[in-house]
Amino acid sequence: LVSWTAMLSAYARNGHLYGCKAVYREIPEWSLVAWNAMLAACAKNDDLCGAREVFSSMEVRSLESWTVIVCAIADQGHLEEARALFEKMPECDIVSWTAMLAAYAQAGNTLEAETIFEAMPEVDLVSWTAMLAAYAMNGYLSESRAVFDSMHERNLFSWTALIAVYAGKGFLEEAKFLFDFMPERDAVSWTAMLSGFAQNGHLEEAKAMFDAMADRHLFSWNGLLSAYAQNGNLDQAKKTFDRMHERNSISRNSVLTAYSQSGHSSTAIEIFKDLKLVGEHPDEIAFLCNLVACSHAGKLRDAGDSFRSMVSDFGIPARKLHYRYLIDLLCRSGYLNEVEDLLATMPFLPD
RNA sequence: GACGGAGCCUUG
Repeated sequence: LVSWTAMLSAYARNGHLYGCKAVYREIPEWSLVAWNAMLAACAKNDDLCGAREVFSSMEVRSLESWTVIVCAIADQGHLEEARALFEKMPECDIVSWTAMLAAYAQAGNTLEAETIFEAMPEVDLVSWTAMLAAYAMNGYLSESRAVFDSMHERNLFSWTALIAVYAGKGFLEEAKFLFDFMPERDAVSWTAMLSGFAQNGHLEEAKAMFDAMADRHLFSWNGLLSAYAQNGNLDQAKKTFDRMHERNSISRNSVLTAYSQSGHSSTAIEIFKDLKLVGEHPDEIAFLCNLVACSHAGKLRDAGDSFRSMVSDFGIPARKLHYRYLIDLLCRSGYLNEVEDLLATMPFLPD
């Protein structure tokens, strides 16, 4: 039973939902922990429906089960529903409180994150770091620093979060100082520093970070790739992409972004087509790049087709930016009636 | 011995 459950978790960690499903069919005996693992597997793969099914079919639930489902619901953007469920939990602990705090932070509601943090009966290193990250991801530099300074202990997560917010705000020297000063570094902190340099246009130093890394993960390669992509170095971006041993949607989107934003529209459109040919599912960002490219190239028909295909074939809801690029193109092409229709039917307020 | 919360990489 324990090894079956461990297999389930292992598949979940690697994002292999089909592996989970296989175990699901063959597992001889179910336990609460096994159900929780299944639940976590769905959540990790953004399968909210599956998670809901598992959760409601469970006859016994633990704190873990509740926390996973609350996180899964919040992750899919249903913050209010997550909160409602959170309120209904038979009991809460430091983990579920922290999860809720992080959910609000993710949604940009720093105030509510603060409220939760202050209301928590007890906090630990993870909750402190979550609060630090809440400030960091919403651009509150001095508040991040204040949290960091008042922490009794710190770990890689807290150091890296602080470095990232300094670098993101353009305080590169501070960031580098912290990076050099932190007691230990891992692949994530190295990559954070790399992108810090990249965000501020320091390509050489970004590359130097990459070269100096002890171990390079997929996300480190992605960091280097996007460093080139963001700075318009298409050749190096392409070279890096080709040199990668493993790629994911972030790698592909980075290349796509590089071409579409630099005005190489036809190349971007080609890449997007290849994406679909190879069977890689384009996500909302890939579609956005394609829209940008079509818009730039004046390909009204293709832009419209792409927009519709995204929604109906791929089930990806159109976001504000998708509308914006399509509308921009329609305006420039003189289709003002179509623009009126779009504005009237889109699920956003026009801005 | 197996399950839940925090940092990094693509669009904003």
